[in-house]
Amino acid sequence: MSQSQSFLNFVRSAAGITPDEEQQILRRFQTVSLKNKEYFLREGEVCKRIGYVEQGCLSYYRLLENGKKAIVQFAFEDWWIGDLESFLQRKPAQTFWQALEPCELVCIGRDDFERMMTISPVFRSVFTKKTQTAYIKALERSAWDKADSAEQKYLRLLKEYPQILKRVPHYDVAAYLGITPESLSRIRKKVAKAR
Amino acid sequence: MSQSQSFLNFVRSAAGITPDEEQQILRRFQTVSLKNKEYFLREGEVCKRIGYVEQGCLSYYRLLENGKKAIVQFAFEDWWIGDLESFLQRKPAQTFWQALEPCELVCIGRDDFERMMTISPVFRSVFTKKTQTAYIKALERSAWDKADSAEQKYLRLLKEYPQILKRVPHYDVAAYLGITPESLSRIRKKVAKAR
DNA sequence: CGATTTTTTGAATCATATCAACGTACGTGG
DNA sequence: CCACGTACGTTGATATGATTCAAAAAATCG
Repeated sequence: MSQSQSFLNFVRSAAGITPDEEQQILRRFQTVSLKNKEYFLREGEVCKRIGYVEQGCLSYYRLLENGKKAIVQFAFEDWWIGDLESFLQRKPAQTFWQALEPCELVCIGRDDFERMMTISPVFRSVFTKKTQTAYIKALERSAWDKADSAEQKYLRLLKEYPQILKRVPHYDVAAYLGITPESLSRIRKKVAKAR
Repeated sequence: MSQSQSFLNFVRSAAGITPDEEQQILRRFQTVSLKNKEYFLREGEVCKRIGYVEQGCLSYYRLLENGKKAIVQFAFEDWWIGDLESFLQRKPAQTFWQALEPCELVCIGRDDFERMMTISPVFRSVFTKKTQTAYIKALERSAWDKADSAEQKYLRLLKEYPQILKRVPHYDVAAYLGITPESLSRIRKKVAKAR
């Protein structure tokens, strides 16, 4: 468990957790390593586990009918990854989760997950709350995506997640912003000049 | 309860619900009527209840810093409305829920809601699942919004929710698609001609 | 019916995409 | 550790699509 320090902190920070629940949880999670560019999940596979990011960075994306890649979000240290639809409903994913750096994850499989949801109120409550928060954030971003210009989206990204631009290839940042890499390059030039 | 037939069906359709739980639930929901253009929730208010749409249609939107209105979603019969962030965290909403037709809702307040989440596993499970599904759908839409052209977004709307175009003012449809009413009008003209 | 709101149209402008080419950085094998 | 080849990022010229502003037409409401 030496490589899982931050996961340990995460678990211990859960409100009202008992030592027994803590052990139950820790015992059911296993570390998984990914090389750069390796996939945690591919379209067509059933998502068999969800994971906590100890170290590294990943992208969550779809390949759409028009041939374009749309990056829905990135995940960094202390984020959770996995495709809920596929994981909970046991159906093939329509999405990819790909490592953008070498990654260290701590993962739990579906059976253990369902067991914990049943026996541990703390686990259930933490997971439910994570989902609620993620949903709320998704709706907020969706409003911004509809009404902001490309430059406003870039500036927001720069302000809220400056690390993304440092750790993620710019063509992926562009696929996240919904613009072309060329446009991103021009926007960056313009913004850099403006200061 | 004569005006709540579809809500009754909704409750009765919950898997494994007991007659007692059913009564507990029904007794805690009250009908609320809204006139056309009336607000169920305004920015700055705390969302004190969530509601099931018996009849009517509403929009869920934000007013952004750049002055634009971004419609996040519409709700029709058999949908749930409310601002989760505000409702669960008791903080002022950053959003509006506005009736686009005269509406009949069935609503539950926060105290009753929390009580039901505590005492009824069926209620908790239905609510949790609704949130998960809504989250999954939100992520899917977010990918489309990033990669589709305005025309593709319009065609998708036409295919998946044709009722929206019939029941919602086109300037609101435009605010949902993230384009101007003028652009929507031109796209409609083009698409109509193409068939 | 008249007043207001909503939708459409037109012309000019602006933002972003596209395609092609060039420069730069990077990691990989020799 | 260097050189090469591939990836990535930038730039330019042009095309496309969407916005803006103004005004007219159409629909809706009292």
